[in-house]
Amino acid sequence: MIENESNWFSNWEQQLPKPDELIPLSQTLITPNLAIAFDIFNHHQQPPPEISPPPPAVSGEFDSSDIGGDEPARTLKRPRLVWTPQLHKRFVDAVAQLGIKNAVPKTIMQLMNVDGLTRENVASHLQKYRLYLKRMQGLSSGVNNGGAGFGDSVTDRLFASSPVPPHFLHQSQLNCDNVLQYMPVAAIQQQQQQQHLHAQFGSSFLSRQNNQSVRGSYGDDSANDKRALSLFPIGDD
DNA sequence: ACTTAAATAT
DNA sequence: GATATTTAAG
Repeated sequence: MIENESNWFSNWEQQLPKPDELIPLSQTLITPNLAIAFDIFNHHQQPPPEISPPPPAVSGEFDSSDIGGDEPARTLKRPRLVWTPQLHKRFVDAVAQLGIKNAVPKTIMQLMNVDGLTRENVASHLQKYRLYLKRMQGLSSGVNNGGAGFGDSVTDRLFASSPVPPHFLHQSQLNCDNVLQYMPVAAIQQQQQQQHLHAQFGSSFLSRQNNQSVRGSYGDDSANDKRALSLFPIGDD
């Protein structure tokens, strides 16, 4: 039913579960031992913001305490990125503002303004997201679909966690100003080559895992990978 | 720099 | 074994 599309769309954001209610995806992917080993706790006391809202605007220098004196951060392997619903929300938001046409990895990334997020991260996610939209279109156009209940996979759930703006589903409408009006995106700094050397990576959307002699109280540590610890969010382009 | 496809890790 | 994310190639 298309009762009040404009209504639900303007309110969906408020219906999102609160941070406390959300099960941090990244944490479920981390074994208890790893969590302990890296001081990652499930406590909902003061969860370090997964996303750093405004650009820290670091002055032209960085703390060696942050990076332990290792400069070649860009060469180090970066922890696997876990797309939490919140991150994805930011993603969808950015895409919505840019419009499908201009929604390319780089611009999306800039709009999202998430510390440590790389362009390839966004590109990858965008790829999956497009596939998702595709599948969704197929289902909604062919047999009438209640609008809900597309897929039930983990992926679909993540994507469903933030509603797809209606205009996403159109193939390529050159003039669809009837849905929503985009706010001019002015804040995109074009040549933002200022490296934000801010390593606040223990933040939870990055699941850093390595085998730093994680003593397992239990027989099982799935932490037996050969992986380099790296928490240096320096993005380059 | 964008997209698509393959590789790898979980 | 499937899938989520990364890495490589077009």
